[in-house]
Amino acid sequence: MAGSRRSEQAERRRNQLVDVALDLFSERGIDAVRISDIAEKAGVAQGLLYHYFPGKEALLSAIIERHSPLPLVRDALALLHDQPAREALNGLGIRVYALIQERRAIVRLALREGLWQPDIREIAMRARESALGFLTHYLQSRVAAGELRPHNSMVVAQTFASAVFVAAIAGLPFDPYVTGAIEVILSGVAVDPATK
Amino acid sequence: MAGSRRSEQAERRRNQLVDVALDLFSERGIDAVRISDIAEKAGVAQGLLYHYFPGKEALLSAIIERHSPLPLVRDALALLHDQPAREALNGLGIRVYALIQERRAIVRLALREGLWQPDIREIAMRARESALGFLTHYLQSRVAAGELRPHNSMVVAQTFASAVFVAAIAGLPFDPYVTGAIEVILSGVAVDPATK
Amino acid sequence: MAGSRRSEQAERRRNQLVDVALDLFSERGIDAVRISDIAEKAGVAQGLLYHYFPGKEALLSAIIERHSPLPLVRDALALLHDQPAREALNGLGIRVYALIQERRAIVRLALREGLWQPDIREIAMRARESALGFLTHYLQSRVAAGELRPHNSMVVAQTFASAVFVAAIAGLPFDPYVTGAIEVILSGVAVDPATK
Amino acid sequence: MAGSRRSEQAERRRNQLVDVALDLFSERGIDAVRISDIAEKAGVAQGLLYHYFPGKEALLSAIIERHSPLPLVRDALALLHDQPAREALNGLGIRVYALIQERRAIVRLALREGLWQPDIREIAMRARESALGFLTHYLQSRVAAGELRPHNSMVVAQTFASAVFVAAIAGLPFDPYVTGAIEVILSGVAVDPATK
DNA sequence: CATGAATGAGGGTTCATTCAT
DNA sequence: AATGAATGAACCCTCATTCAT
Repeated sequence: MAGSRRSEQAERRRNQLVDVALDLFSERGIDAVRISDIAEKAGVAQGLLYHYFPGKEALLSAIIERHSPLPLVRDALALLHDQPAREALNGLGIRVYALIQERRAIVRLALREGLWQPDIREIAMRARESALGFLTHYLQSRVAAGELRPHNSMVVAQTFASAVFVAAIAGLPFDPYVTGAIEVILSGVAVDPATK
Repeated sequence: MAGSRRSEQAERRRNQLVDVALDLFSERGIDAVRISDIAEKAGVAQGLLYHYFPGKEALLSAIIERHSPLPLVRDALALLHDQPAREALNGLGIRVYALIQERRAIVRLALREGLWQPDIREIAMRARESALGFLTHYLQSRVAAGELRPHNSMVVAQTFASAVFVAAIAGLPFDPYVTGAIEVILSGVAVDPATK
Repeated sequence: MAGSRRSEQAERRRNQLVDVALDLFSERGIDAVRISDIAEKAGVAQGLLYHYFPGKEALLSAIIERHSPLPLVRDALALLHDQPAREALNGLGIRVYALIQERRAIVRLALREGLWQPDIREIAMRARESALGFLTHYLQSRVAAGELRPHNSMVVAQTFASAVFVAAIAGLPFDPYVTGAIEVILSGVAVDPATK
Repeated sequence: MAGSRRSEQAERRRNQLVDVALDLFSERGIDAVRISDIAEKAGVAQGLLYHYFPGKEALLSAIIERHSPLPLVRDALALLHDQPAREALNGLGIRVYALIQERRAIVRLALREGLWQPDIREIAMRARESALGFLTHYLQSRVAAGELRPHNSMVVAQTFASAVFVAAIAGLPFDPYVTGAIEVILSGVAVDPATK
């Protein structure tokens, strides 16, 4: 496959540039990163970036395409079946928490730059709805199975998601913060069930 | 008191500039806002900003001084006494949720620009610890009062805080998202307390 | 009029920049002139140009507005009355020839950059038509007056205009080149009028 | 003759590149045409241009060498013998007019880029003198032959040339614009030869 | 207090040219 | 002969900041 050497190297270069850009963007914010910073960190001339991307903006699209964690979140949600709730929430929590940690850079970037831009916010809200929908559906199946009491599953799903996200983003350890949240969600803290 | 007229007007101008700057910074991000944008929106010439502030950075400090919600969060926490947990959490939730909504602009700004800068992150983490400390202490007093079961109060406090923050920031309605989270925290969703 | 000093100076600056730009554009061609060249020749910083004009392109519009010879050509044409043809053509020729010489710079610029761009060419062709229309009308009035033989006045007007333009642009002296052309147009060079 | 295959193809490629470059240069102006534009339109990679030409400038020389209409203008002038003036001027006019039309691209290019550069202008003026010299000489031969009245032949030649050039460049139809100009030159438009 | 002309460093982008394949 | 990745100098433009009025 000697013929593909050139294009392989080009592919590698492209990915390298995307990765370097993500690192810097997430560290300092897009505006604070100069094209020359990216080029320097990648060890190439500034001009080369424009061989691979029309401009700074296009780098962003490439970053999203390559590093978005959303598909993997969907995969994690698709694994929810009829396991008991504690196992399911734990497994989901671990996977999503780990995902956010691993893809810290793009998550940071998204919160920094995207979440406030109306169009991107729109996309994010739709992703949230879809994900919570999955989780809600699962919780209701556990009600039907007699494991959980009837409850507003959308709200519980949101509470769970908030706990996982904040913990992962703030760098709080999974145990006890997420495990504890799951525990609380399942059993509450009140002495008398009658508080309900 | 003709002498105070001048300083009164000056004070008003200063505040106006700070408010305008906060609005723009929070909407577009600090780097994307030009001094001339602020001046234009305030209806003054660019040069005038430099009579009131040494530069862009000083504007930020002035914004924080004038708009930081942290003192008010502390006030809300100081109100926690020995009311029943549901009342207390509800009252606290309402206050903090409302505070974040009202001060949307500076909160947005802080998440955008500050939270990722190590020094500001440091400050934020310390504020979190202090706030959670207060709440933890209150929860333990309710355990001592026999209202709540023994539990890891720091984790519960964090779970509660996550729910409030995410709801307020994402624009989810207080009811049912925060009220529901409180309910869940207090009573859980499992049918059999033995799930614990 | 002390109050207008500032704006007067601004006006002077603006005109200076336009004039300098015209000089350079016409000498070297628009693309070959760097903004810094204009600034340097005007003795100001590059940035100042953007205080007065949004960009290079806007400079062009300003140049045309300030230096277009077309209004003056119209004035010259409007002077044509019922003087004898030789006088009229001579007077018109002198005025237009002088105008092109004086405004050499913008004429050169127009030929260089504009004449080939379809939209500008359109404008030029319309200006030509209007001008030739005037001249044609005059020539026909001289036919009616019995001074000239019936002829295709549009063609004669074009022949006259070509002679004047080419002479002025190529830098050929008015006398004998334009005077001679007028002479030829009026009397021809054939020995026998029957050649016709 | 397998050996000439290579060089034949090379020759064809070279000519193709020159032709493509001329087209683009004349349409947009030299500075506005990128090497990559030429390569793209020719369907080859940018680098290939540097196998055939040292650089952009060399491309220009090649264009002139291949497309200059000057030799053909000389040929047309060389055809002037002792035909009657109307025939001669008509024939010459037709040939030169057609030549300019056919080679529109390089003529446009020359007017755009070259005519204002002192060295090229020099060359053009010398070409003009030589051409007008020929024509002047012919006209004087017609005076000697008794067909034309004594006159300043250089001026008449210039008037004729101006009419032909302007018509061809402006896209005015040969008939009546050039035919009419010849008519006028030969017979004039004044009623009374005494106007002379 | 207020203006806005003026500065100049620095960023994004373009593009002729080189060179390894 | 042909490719296209890679270079780097230069250019246009932005914008925080200064300062004369």
